[in-house]
Amino acid sequence: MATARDQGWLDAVVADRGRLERSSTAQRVADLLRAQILEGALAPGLRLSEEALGSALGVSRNTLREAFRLLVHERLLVHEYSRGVFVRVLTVDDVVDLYQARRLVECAALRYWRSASAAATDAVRRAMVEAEEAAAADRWVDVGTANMRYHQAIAGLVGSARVDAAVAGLLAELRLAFHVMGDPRTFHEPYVAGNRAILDLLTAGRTEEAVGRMERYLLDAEEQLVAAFARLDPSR
Amino acid sequence: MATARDQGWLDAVVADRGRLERSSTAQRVADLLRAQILEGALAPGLRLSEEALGSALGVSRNTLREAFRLLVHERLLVHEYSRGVFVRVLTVDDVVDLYQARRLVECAALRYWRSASAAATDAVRRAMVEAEEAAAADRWVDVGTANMRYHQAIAGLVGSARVDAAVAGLLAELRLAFHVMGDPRTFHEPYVAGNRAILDLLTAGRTEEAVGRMERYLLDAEEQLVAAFARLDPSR
DNA sequence: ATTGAAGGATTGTTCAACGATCCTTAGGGT
DNA sequence: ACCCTAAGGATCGTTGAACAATCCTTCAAT
Repeated sequence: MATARDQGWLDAVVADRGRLERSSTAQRVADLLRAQILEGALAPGLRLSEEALGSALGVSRNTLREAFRLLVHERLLVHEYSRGVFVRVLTVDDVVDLYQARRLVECAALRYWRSASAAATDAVRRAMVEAEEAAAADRWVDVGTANMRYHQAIAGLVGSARVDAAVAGLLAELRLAFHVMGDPRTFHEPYVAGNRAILDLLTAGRTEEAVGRMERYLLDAEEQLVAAFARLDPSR
Repeated sequence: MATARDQGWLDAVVADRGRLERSSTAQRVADLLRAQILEGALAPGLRLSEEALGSALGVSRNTLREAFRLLVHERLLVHEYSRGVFVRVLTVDDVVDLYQARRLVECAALRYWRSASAAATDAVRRAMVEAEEAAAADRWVDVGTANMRYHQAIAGLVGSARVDAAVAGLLAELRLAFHVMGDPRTFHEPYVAGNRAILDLLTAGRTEEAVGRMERYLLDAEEQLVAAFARLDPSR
């Protein structure tokens, strides 16, 4: 028979409800394309033909267009009326704008450190450790993803799902730009130490210093990317 | 013949290029529905039948579904698999999350006052004046929209298109909640003076005080909304 | 009151079609 | 050689229809 302890079973089931939600065909197609784009398999500027992709993936044009909408909204694709969709080509202006937004959000997020939950602060620490371990093992691609997770965790300090989603979008978009950097090591290595420096300042209660460090951190990264863009193609 | 003064005509034309871009049928349908939702003509929770709406608007189901997708991404509609789309019903948690995000962005944006362009700071002042004039004329709905523009202009200080877009989304979503407030005057009136107070502090160079004022401003508004929600329906 | 099954209504997905738009190419004029 | 124009092909935008899958309602049975 029912007892007070039994009350919890429902919550336990509901906790994983996210997995239950059916994913539509369009959603799966979008997931596939997103992965391809983010790992650079689809070169920026490439036009994605509806008919070609539709028949290649075995989905109808309508469904494919639905997947396109998802990715256009994530800014990974751009849609030009009557011309089709293209893999996004980031310009220098985009990089500047993205870092402007990142500085705003991430620097402000640091000020939430003290009021953040233990889970949120732990996530920051874990991502940092992960990056350090990957660096020690020369796995520089993993360093890059751990770095992403670090910054995502910083945003998580705020405790707002919408802020999390916005930052996830910014970081995803930036991955389009990371492809122009040749060696992942030279790009990611300098920031592993920065991650720890910021975290140390935070735990020491020197929040404003951490903010300053984060700002310089992001300014450096921006400059590095802008320089790479200028070297690659001065026109854009 | 051409003179130096004529050089500007091209820029003037290009400035309005936004209007030139053809809009798809789905885009126009989405614009129409968005306006209806934001002004409260479509009540939250209402289900939008594909067939009924499609024939009413004279567009096919496929096109209508594309319009739905746009609005789902803007969080004005929610989509439930095999059940259809519904006008978003905000919960108290949504309101809390939205204000958490607003505090992060808008408070941080104030610190960009000194480095902002003249156009950006002017926009803030103009929106404030507009709200004051509307209040003086007892046009409280206009006060509300001017208030929106004020906060949008605050975000504009950052000078990032992505930040602008994010804040526009937050404010649009919030308008879903504003409808639960009965009298627009009691909700908007207190903030007209707050707008000026913040601007005065900014122009006086007392940035951190302005940030504190903005934070209290937003906390007050959140509390007011949360109270209204609790009064309306304690369950959500 | 809860469960189960039948039926109708709505959505999910695909397909085919046609007009509209874009890009390319060829041709004519200067 | 260069520019403008026109024709053609390719692709997109939108529609309508069709069928399967899913949901909601109703009603009977336990």
